[in-house]
Amino acid sequence: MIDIKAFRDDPERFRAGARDKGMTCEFDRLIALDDARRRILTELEGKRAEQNRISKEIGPQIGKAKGALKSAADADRARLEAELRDLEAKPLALKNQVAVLESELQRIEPDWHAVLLTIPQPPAADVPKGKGSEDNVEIRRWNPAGFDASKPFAANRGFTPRGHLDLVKQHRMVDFERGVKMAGTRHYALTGWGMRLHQAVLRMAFDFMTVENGFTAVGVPVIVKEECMVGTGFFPAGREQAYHIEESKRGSGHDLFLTGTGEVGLMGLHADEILSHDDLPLRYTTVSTCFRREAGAAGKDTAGLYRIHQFDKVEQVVVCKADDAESRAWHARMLGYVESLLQRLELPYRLLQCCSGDLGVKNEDMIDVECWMPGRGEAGSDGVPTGAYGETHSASRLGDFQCRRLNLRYRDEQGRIHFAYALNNTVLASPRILIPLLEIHQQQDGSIAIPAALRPYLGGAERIG
RNA sequence: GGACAGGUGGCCGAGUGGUUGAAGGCACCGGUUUGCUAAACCGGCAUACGGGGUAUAUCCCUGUAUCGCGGGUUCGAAUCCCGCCCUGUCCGCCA
Repeated sequence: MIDIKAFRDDPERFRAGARDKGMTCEFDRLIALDDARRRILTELEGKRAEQNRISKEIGPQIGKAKGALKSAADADRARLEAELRDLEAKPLALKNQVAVLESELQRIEPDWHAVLLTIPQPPAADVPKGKGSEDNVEIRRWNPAGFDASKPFAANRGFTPRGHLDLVKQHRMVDFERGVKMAGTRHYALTGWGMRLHQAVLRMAFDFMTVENGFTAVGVPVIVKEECMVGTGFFPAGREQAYHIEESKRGSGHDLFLTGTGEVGLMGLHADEILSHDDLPLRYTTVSTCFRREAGAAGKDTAGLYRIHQFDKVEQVVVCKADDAESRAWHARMLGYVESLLQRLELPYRLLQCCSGDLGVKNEDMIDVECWMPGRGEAGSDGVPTGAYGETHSASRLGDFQCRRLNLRYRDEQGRIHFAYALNNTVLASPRILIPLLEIHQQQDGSIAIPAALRPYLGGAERIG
């Protein structure tokens, strides 16, 4: 959520931000609602102040008058009743005025808040402007020894690569048919080496973050209340992407939603809290199952493990002080973790600076990591895919946007309260990461070489098949 | 799922219609005293939003709201009524 005061001071900054992100917002409506809200609030509070003052002054008199009335002789009743009416006239009139203003406010405030939630965080000043992913800017590439992703796979390894669908079938690692039978399209079952590899890479990533990098291991709910989805910034914009559990329809409790990332649980942990400055930075990592409806992705990546409704992900989240330099430093470190992990898995990758048009509502800066997937991309003249980079990680800087929504604050050394800055980044998502892992490490005979760093998590096995 | 009990500030806890944004205690911060520490004493100590001011300072003044959440009664609600949520205990069921 943006700061409404910052918006009042400089609405153009937010208009430009939304333009750069390619989003249209009801800015004029927000201004009108905000003006109306403040006008009513000022008036209402004035009336209430008067109400409070009068109530203190004549409240006790009313009490006394009522008492007198009770024990009064019939002869005095009419006079006492009139006195009481006089006393009550003013507060009664005020009460009615307050009620009118309150109902006006109640009409406006939900809209005001709803529109406010839709205003995106403006991109950071140094984020390149662009329309969409085609305008993202490559930052750097990395290749494992003996492999150059700029050349075809065959030129590197001396044989034609097979896609992960093929490899997975040969080694009976994934059962798509039965997955679909049970849960429908974009579902799957991991079997044998598939499940072992899946667990191995997740565990390796999790250990890497906790043991080597000092992140706090956390387990979080993956079914959460709506306010958790709104707080983390996934709602209202991403409502269609989340599975919705309509508990309220059963007449009990409230609706729940399946989270699409562990970020929701990790960030939700400290919602509505005021932390101490020495609690920061929070460095949390979790491994959680992620659920995505993939609404609007019909026809995209329908085959294989790339785009699926359920997967597991090791996620990293940092909550730091409201300091741009510190946030940027963490962003770099969090990307560094991913790079060393991918290097240990010996997977070619590249980093992309996402342009303004590719940013979501909540981030001011985002860097994607893409792994080279030999089986991806257009088929060449020989019918073999040329290979392509595919997104496996996404590292976001959120500024205070997310913590403002979550109401997650901290007290600084001087005792002043600020909304914290938040960052998040994938550590490793599987089974998507198995695509490059299998495709890059496939051997001519169809076996899969296991990178040395992963072997301890697979009972020391060096290859599959 | 059923039956009771309960939800007050960072924590404990008082408070059943008005002067209680909320006693008291603990914790915390500042000060005095003091070889040091401790103790004692004095003072401070919620958050949000609105309005105003100025040396425009994340500084001052002022108002409003908030005692789980929402609604109601009342001139006036932490206090009374209704609904919901949550917690505890017991019973039932169960990975």
